Amino acid sequence: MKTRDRIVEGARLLFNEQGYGAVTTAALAAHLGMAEGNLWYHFKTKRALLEVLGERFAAAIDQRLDMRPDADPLASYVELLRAMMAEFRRFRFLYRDQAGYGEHADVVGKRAPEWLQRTFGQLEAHLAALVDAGLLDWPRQRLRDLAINATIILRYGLEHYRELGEPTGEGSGTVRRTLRRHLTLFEHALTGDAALRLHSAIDAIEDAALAA
Amino acid sequence: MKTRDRIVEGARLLFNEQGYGAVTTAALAAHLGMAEGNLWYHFKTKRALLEVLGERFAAAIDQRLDMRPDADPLASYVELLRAMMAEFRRFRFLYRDQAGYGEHADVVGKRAPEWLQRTFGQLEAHLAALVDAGLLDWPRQRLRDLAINATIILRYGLEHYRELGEPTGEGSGTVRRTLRRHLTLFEHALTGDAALRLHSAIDAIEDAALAA
DNA sequence: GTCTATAGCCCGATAGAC
DNA sequence: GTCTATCGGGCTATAGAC
Repeated sequence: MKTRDRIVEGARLLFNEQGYGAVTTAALAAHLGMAEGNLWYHFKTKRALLEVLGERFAAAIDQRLDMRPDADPLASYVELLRAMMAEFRRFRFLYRDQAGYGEHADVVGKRAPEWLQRTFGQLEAHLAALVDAGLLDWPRQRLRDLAINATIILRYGLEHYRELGEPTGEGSGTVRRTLRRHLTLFEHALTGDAALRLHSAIDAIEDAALAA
Repeated sequence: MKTRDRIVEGARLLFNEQGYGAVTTAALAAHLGMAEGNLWYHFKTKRALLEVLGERFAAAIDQRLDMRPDADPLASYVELLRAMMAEFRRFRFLYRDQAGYGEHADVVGKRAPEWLQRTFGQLEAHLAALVDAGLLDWPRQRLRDLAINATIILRYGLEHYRELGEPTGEGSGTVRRTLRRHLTLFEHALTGDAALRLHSAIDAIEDAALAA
């Protein structure tokens, strides 16, 4: 792997673990086994590094936002859930430390409102597909509130378990527990068969697919 | 007001606005119209200031956790909601910046798991009181998941609207919108009368009661 | 491309006059 | 109790040898 990519990936891991502000360039260089000056050959400022990560984040989100419900709306909904949770974990610090960038906020902050709104719309479309398929009984005009609540539950799932003092790394099961619990939002309105299929599909998500 | 209290209160406001890490002692002193050195007469370290705020936070939470459902479970539930949202707003930075204290994390971090667990229990008790009163139709063994989801929706309500780029200050209506939307979690299982009463009780919460 | 060395800055914290 | 002045340290960033 090119040095530049090693730096970006190493920074992402360290930022996710310790927070953007808490990771000094010295610590990052030490973690990568290179001199601090070398960092500045590849990225002139710490902010430039953050911006590259922000671009990769944007690319991942745009790709995820393209996921539409297909012929099997239940399977495609589960696939969307998997992609969202992987995205939350992969770019965790960008979600979590948004308030802490200080003046750097615009990297993510400017586009976040649009991303969130489109995420609501995406979840709403997938839930609407379940309604259309006769698997979910939910009034159309209340779907948006359901989608927003689901987004919040999923989006803050990892941080919730962190606050509870539980490990949130790979294999900790927190993602799967978040996904299971989010079903409580609308399980009562699912057909019995759909509820069963959703539960087992969520349980079948591979740990590897949720890795950081 | 005593200088010491002025410092604590001014720090709370600035931390809430800009984040703990982003507020320098120089900025705090300037905000309070006093010299930086005077700050250190009252609090020898920035951390000591944080710890005092942490104690006030703990006191507020303990008081809120004592609120139990009474003869009118619906009114006491709304009262609990009001207290929780006021608490979230008043000590917002302590909730929001938890990941960013660095080594200071234990001020809140150590007790947060217990507080959260007790909050789940408290919400569950209030919801159970609604079930007992025949106002809510919800299976007893699923109440905990409902309480957890509600806690997450309420707890992260302000941050959610901040990410959406909306103002979250007093009078912005974000708290009330969060409270209204959280009803979506269980509104379908409320009696029509209970749903109506909850909606109007939430709408009747005074802005002043939600102030920072 | 990678290293060493160091400049420059801002921060939390201290000392001591008043 | 409040001020002015200043220190030491850690951080980002730069310069220049290899």
